[in-house]
This record gives sequence, structure tokens and C-alpha cells, in this order.
Amino acid sequence: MENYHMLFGTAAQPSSSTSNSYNFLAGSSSLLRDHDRAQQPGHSGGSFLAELSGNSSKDGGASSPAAGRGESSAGPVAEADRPAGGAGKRKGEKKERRPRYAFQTRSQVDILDDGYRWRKYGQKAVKNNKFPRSYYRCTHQGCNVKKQVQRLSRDEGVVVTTYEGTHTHPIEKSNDNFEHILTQMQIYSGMGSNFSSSHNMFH
DNA sequence: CGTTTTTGACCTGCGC
DNA sequence: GCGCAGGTCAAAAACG
Repeated sequence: MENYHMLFGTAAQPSSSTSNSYNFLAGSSSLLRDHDRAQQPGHSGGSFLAELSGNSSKDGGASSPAAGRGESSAGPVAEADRPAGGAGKRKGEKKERRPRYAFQTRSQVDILDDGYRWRKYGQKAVKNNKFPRSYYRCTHQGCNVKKQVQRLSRDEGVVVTTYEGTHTHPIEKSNDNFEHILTQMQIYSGMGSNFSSSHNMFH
């Protein structure tokens, strides 16, 4: 990981502490998903943003219904809330709606410094993509914002970043540049069917 | 030394 | 009911 900054940042980010010079789209605003190809007739594609609704509730504090890991039972099973070993599930919780926003950017680096501190908590490969998807979480206490980064296999330069939730704390750094960045990016925000219904940004 | 990354295991939902 | 795909956690390693 120490390399990624260098391979690209040498010229673009001399010192990340203060300057935010990104080279995203840098000019090309249209395109992104047209040229190229498509394959896989029966791909299930749209799962990415398709199911925004439905999954929710969890986090928020101490209780995490969906978080049961079975193997932890080996040690002290502290919480009664933990469905150790089997089926345990909670329902009817507060339904926190967490908006999801997907940004499709064009950059060499997967992780763009948006001013927040992110901790990586997982990485998984998705079916139709060659590159794995990375899962990040905001390190701020109480801030349950999640973010996942996916880079398209066909276009190495295209990176899809999906934010989930809203930050409840101010940004650490001053990125007035960020607005400028957004302007340069193609922003897709929308719940679901927007994409899956037509076009395929993932092929 | 503290924090973050890495990686495998495990869980849940959906489809067949 | 089982299997696949996706998502998350947790322990250890790596890094500053």
C-alpha cells in the first residue's frame, strides 16, 4: 500500500497534507461507459446498486443483528445479542434509511482523499469484475458511513465509489477542491433501478 | 506502540 | 434445501 501513492502521486500529489490536486476525469466528462463492449448475455449485473432498499438497520451502536460470527463462540460469548452458532436474528428495528450515492470517477488511484478517515474492513471479488471490491468505513466514532470502491476491469481508469450513509462530523481537512472534483465527476445518485434497467456500467 | 491493512472464515439473502 | 454471491468480522501482520 505504500506504493500506490508513489506510483501516481509522485507528480500529482507532492504533499497530500495540504494540496489536493487530483487528476480525475480531467476533462472528459462524457464517455465513461460507452465504448467498449459488452459481453455476458446472462450476467446479473445490476446487483451493485440495485438493492439499495431493504437492507438496513444494524450498526447504530452496540447491537448488530447481522454481525454474528459463529466461530467467536470458542471464547467468551459475552453478548446475549450474539447469535452464536446459529440462527439468531432480529427484526423490527429502527429503519434507518441510509442513502447510497455512487460516484463514477476516472482516476488511477482507487482511494481518493475526500477529507475523511477511512479504515478498510474487507475486500471481496465480485463476479463480473476482474478487480476486487474494497470496503471502507469511517473511523470517526458514531459515524457509520461506509464506502466501497470498485474499479472496472475493462477500464482501468474508471473507479466506482459508493458512499453509504451520511457523515455526522466535520471534515478533517479543508477540501474546497472537493466540490471542484464533483463537478468533474459523473455523479450517479439514485436508487436502484436507474441503472439496472438499462445499460450496463459494469460490463 | 497504536493504528490500519491484510486475509480467511463465516453469515445472510436470493436463486434455482 | 442447497449453492452462489456479496458483505462483514476478527486476528495477526505491517506500517508510521
